[in-house]
Amino acid sequence: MSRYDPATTEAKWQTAWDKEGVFTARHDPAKPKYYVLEMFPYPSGRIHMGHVRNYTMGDVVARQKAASGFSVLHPMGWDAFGMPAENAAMERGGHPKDWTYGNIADMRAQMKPLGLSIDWSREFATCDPEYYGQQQAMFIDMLNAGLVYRKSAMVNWDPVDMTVLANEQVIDGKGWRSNAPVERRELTQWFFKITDYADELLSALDGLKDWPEKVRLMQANWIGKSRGLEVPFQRTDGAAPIVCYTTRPDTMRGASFIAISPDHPIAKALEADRPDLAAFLAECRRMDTTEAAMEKAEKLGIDTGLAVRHPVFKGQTLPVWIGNFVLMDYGTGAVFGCPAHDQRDLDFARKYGLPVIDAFHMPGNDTPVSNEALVPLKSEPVQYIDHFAGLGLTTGQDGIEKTIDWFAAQGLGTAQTRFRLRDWGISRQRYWGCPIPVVHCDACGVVPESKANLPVRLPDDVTFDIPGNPLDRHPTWRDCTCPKCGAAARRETDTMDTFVDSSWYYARFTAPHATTPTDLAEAEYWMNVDQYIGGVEHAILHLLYSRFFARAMQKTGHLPAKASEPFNALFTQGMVTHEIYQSRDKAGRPVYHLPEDVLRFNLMNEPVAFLRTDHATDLAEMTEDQLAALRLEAASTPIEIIPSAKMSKSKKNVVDPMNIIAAYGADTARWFVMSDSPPERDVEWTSSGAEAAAKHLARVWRIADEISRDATPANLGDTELQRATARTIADVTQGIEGFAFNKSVAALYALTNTLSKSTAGAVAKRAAMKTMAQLLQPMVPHLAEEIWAMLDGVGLVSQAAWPVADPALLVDDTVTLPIQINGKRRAEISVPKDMPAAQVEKLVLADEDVIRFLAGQPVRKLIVVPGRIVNVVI
RNA sequence: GCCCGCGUGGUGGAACGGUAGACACUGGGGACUUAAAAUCCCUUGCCUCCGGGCGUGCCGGUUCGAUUCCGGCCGCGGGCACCA
Repeated sequence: MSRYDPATTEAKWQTAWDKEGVFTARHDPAKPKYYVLEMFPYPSGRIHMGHVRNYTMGDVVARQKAASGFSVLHPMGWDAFGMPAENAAMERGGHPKDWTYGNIADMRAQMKPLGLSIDWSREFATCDPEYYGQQQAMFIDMLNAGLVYRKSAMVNWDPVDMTVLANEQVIDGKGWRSNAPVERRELTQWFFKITDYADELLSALDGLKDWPEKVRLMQANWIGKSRGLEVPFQRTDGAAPIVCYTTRPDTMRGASFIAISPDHPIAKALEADRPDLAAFLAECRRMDTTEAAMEKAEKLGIDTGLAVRHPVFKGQTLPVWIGNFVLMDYGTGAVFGCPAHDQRDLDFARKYGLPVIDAFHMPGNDTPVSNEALVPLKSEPVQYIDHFAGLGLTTGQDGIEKTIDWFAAQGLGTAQTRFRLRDWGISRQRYWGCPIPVVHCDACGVVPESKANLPVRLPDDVTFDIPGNPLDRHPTWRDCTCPKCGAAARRETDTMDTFVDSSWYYARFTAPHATTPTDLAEAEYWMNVDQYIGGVEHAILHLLYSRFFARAMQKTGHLPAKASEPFNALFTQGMVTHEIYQSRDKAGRPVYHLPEDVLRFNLMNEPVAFLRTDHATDLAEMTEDQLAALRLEAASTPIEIIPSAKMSKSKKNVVDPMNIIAAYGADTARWFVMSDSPPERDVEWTSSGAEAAAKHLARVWRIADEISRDATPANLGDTELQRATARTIADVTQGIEGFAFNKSVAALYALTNTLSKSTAGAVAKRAAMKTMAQLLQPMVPHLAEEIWAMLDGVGLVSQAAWPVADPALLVDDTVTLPIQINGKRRAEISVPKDMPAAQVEKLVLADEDVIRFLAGQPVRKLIVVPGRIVNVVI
């Protein structure tokens, strides 16, 4: 064999690994453990380059840790419930179950050729009854522990599809499928009490040192802790006071009205007697709640006719309005308006003729507020008017603190800490999800299903030809007996949000076949996940839910004390992007072209592209004139190249990993996605880069092949090669441990170049190449095994111990010192590593280049940084 | 609006405050070939009067020395947002 053949080689080594059970995770108390996890995929049916990058990163870490003496757990599973399966059933017929398990089989078959060091014996899908049954058991435990409750909540209701929609599924106020205007409807839903842990989920972020700062910040903002004041406003009619929440009590002097939410009980109470008000509330309910719509939506209000007394200035009354901008589920659903210091309140006041009262001025400028609200930074000092709440000249921050204390001391209000975080609503009116294991009994009310009856299985005989939840209209599935009294009862037909499924799968992997949700002994050994890797798009929801779930599982006895934070270290990787090839049709609309339909190359460093069908594809055969003509054509009717775009079917810029594996092998795909770009950043897939990666791997193989037949005795350059190898061990190790795989790759390129030029003897070269095989193993394991075997390595390189650099080889005896004159590099000298500074100075001043540059000028200062640099200041 | 992050050759990117551009892609030139493929070698920041000069978004500061630290701009990207 004179050429490296990935197809046969890769299959050969995968079989060898399987036979040896190399990647089976072993609970070995004598060894330290390491748990590597990549966010598990949704079984769409096809793997994409993003998967390849994600899993290769995890694989590099897993393989390097295994070689370094850890007992490694590196599992894989499927986040298998969710709407796409139902949509497929609706569009194409068939059953969501068949679609899903078919996709899983397809994707597994696509993943296996990648040669990932995964323990496939632990694989599961969240739609397996063995999995969701355990999830139901935990749900019941959490219900009993007070972590789950039912309440009525406003939801997005699609009247045509007859289902609740998530906010993301409401587009321009319409259902994404039905295109029907979405209604706001009040429904009774199941909730997880994540807010019980709001404070802890926030404060524990500080301990997550190995999480990206960005993600911790995003979570902190999402939880959104704020300190403020709750103030009751007494009603003039003597009814119960309206309680407002504010984070700016220092502006209370400027309060000129109260605004309550359309969903506020007071608003609802008035509805019956006030047709105009009822109409207004109906309008509010119809309102679109999407972000964009709210931005545009006008701030509307209606006067209730009620009035309250100002808590401090008792003689002063404030009108009570209903405002469409007041949210019922944040604070108390009622706010006071301070038009002088809030732009929205000012607009509202101007619109409805409400007074504008200043609470403070900027020091030295007491012009009253007119068209623009005065909203200085909280750190800026302001002059409070009339010593309201005892305030004078101070910052807003200080003013807020003092006012809270003042109100509390006067008994006019209570200090309150509020969170933006809401409880997690998990009810979904869908079929393809985990059934909520409760029954509704006329006598006993809502009763959890008996654990003996778990799993509550999804029925198979369902149809999707009618909108709505098939479980709801199933003739028999709903019928059951009450676990408490034995009477006939109805099963809950809502299923759980699929985010529940992915909130504990990491724990299930530690004991995937246990008959309880977890096995505490296994969890004690394997938890927590040491390295979690996935996309930054999950920075908030999935990761926050998982952090909550770990705590809830602890409370219900399903996880040991050590596992309150499930993921010790988190890495968020960037996307794999690809150019888009775009032209325009006669109407000027963009038309996209598949990479394989486009001939793309660089002419004098300028990228150009045209449709392959238009021309002969062989550039090399073209004359200069033809090339020039081509260039002209590209300039006049160009296919525009849009770089670094997210791969998407509609833009036709998706590169299928299967095509790459077929053409070059898995190692090439793995090598490419680890090269060049830092893992946290996006990497652009280029065909030239992929080809180059394949060429490089073939080159390494060729060099190894030559070395295997080399017989040169000990020779010049042996030591140098050893030094280079030691350097590479250090660099590659550092790269992997620091999640800078691109630097590890660069170091391996450098060693290849050194080795190919080396004049060293066969023994030294063989040793260097074997070390290289070990260092290549995490990234390109098949090639590494092949080289290892070629050079008579013992056993499998995947099971060989990670090489350690000899420290003596890492330090050079002589160093090249650059000499700067006034900070600019002018010369260099070569000196023994530990030459005393005084001696270096003498050499520097005697250097002919230095003398020439000094031109006789006196040296004012001479800085010698031993082993690094010399700077001469004149 | 609020909160983050990032700006380095034609491109992706390297660089404990110490030789800016490692490594790679692209491009240019050459060798070997009847020819091609494959492979190998040289070259590739800009300007240059070939001495050197200029260069890490822009302006300033700290330092013997700044891509790196500080301040202010400009540009790009991300997250959150009727949150009271």
